[in-house]
Amino acid sequence: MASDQELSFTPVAKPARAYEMIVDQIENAILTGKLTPGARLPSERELMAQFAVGRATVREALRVLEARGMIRGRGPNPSGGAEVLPFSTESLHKALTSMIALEQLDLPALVQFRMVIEGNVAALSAQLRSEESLATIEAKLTAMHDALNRGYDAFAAADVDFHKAINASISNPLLTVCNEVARGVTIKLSELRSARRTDPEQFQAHQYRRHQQMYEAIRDRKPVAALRAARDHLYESFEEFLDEEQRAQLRPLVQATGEI
Amino acid sequence: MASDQELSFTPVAKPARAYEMIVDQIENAILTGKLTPGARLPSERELMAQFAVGRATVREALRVLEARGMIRGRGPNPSGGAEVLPFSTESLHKALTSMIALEQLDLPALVQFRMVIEGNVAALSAQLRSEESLATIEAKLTAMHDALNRGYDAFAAADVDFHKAINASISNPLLTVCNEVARGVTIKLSELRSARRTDPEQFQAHQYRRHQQMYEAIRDRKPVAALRAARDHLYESFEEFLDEEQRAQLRPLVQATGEI
DNA sequence: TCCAGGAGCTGGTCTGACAAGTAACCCAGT
DNA sequence: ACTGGGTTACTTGTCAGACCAGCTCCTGGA
Repeated sequence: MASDQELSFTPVAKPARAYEMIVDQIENAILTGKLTPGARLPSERELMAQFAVGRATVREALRVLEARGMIRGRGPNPSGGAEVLPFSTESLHKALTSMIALEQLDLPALVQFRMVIEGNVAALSAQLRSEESLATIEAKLTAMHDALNRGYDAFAAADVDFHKAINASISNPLLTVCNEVARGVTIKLSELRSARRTDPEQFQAHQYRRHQQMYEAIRDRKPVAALRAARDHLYESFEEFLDEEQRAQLRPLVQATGEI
Repeated sequence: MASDQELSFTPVAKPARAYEMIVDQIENAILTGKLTPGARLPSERELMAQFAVGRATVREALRVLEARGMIRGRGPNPSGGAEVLPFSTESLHKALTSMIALEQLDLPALVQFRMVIEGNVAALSAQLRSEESLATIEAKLTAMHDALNRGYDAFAAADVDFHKAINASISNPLLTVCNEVARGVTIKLSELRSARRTDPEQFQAHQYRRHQQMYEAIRDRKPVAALRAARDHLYESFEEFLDEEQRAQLRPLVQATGEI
C-alpha cells in the first residue's frame, strides 16, 4: 500500500489543448455570473485576438460550449457573437437519452423507472402542492377533458401538460427531467412495437378517469391514493406490451396497495 | 385550437450546419451499435474525404462528440483516429454540476431525489432479490463492519459497495445510474459545506446500524421497512445541512411511515 | 418622410501549411 | 535470437488566409 503510493509518479506534463483553456475561461465566466444569460460573446475574430489563437481554435471552443447548452450561435450578425443562454435541461436530456440508447434499456426497466418516479412525484405533490399549483393541475385536467375524442395528438399533448403541471408543483428539476426523458423514450420505444390502438375513444376515456383520480388524490392530499393512481395508470398503459415474466418485475410496484 | 393547427406552417428550410450532420451520422452509428466502444474512427483526413467537407468541419464535429463523452481523441497517432468510448456518466455529472453552479439544483432537491430513488430501490430489492444477490449484499455489509474505524475513505468505499450490491439485485441500469450519479454529486456538494465530522467513530457506527437495518429488511422481504431505513438513513445524513424550510420539503418522505 | 440599396460586419466553410507527437518498422550490435 | 536505437510515415493541434452568404445599419434618393 505504502509502496504503491511512493511508486505512483504523477504525469510529467499535461498537454492541455488550447481550445480547452478557452472553454474553461468562458465557462467560468458564465458559472460565476460574469456573463449572464442574454449577454453576447465577442465575435469570433475578436475572441481570436483576445485569446491570441487562430479562429479554428476559437470555433472548436465555441462548439464545445454550444454542445453543453451554455451558448447558442446566432448566424451571421454584426451585432455581436454567440448568445449566453439561460440554464436549460437540454444537455441533461441528451445525456440521459443517449445513455438509455447505449444501455439498451428494455421497456420493463423503463416502465419500472417511471412507476418509481411518477408515483413518488404524485405522492409528493399530494403533500407539498400549493393552492396555485392545484389550480393549474385542475386546469390541465379540464383541458384534457376537452381534448377527448379530438384525436391522438391533441389528447397526448394535454396528457403531457397535465403531468408537467404535477411536476411543477414540487419544483424538483431532477425529478422533472428524469420523468420527461423517460416518458419520451418510453413512447418512442412502445410506438415501435404496436400501431395505434383500435378503440381510441374508449382508451382515452379510461386514461382520463385515471388522471381524474390522480387529481382528486392530490387535491384531497392523499399521497397513497396518488401513488397508486399514477402507478396503476402506467402499468395499465404498458401491460399489453409485456410478457408474464416482465410483468412480475413490475407487480411489486402495483401490488403494494396499502403499504408502500 | 383548430386554427392553430392549420396555421402552424412547418419551417421551410433547416439551415443545417454541415458539422451537425456529421455529428448526427457518427452519433447514430454509435447509438445503433454500428460503432462499438473501443473501435476507432477513421483519421480526420479520411473523414474529410468521406463526408466531402473540410478538415475544420470534421474537427468541429469531433469536438461536439467529445464534449458529449462519446469519443476521445488520442493525440497524434498513426494507428487511427478517435476512439469510441463506452458509456460513461461523466457528461451526466457535468450537467448536474453546472446545474448546481447555476443554482438550479440545491442540496434539498438532490436529497429528495435520492430518497425517492434509493428508497424504492431498497423496497424493490426486498421484493425481487434472489438468494445470490442477498448473499452479496450480506458480504458487503460484513465488509462494511470490518471497515469500521479504518478511516473515512475505507468506510465510504464499503458504503458505496453495499449500495451497489442492492442496485445490482434489481438490475435496472437506469435506476442504478441515476442513483450513483446523484450520490456522487450530493457528496461533492455537501463536502463543500462542512469539514469532516468531529466524531467519525460514532457516526460510522450509526451509519452501520442503519445499513444493517436495510439488509435485514431486504433479507426478510419487508419492503416498507427497507424503504423507511433507506430514507431515514439519507435524511439523517444530510439533516444537519438543511434549514427548517428545506427539511419540510423532505419530511413527507420520512413521515410516510406506515402508508407510503 | 419613407423606403431601397449598398457598406460593413458576421458566421460557416475550405484550402494549404507547419510543428509536434507516436506507432511501427528496420537495422545494427550483442 | 533478442535488445536497442533510429528512421519513417502518419497522425493531431494549430495557424493564416480566403471566399461566400446573410444580417444590420446607414445613407441617399424618391
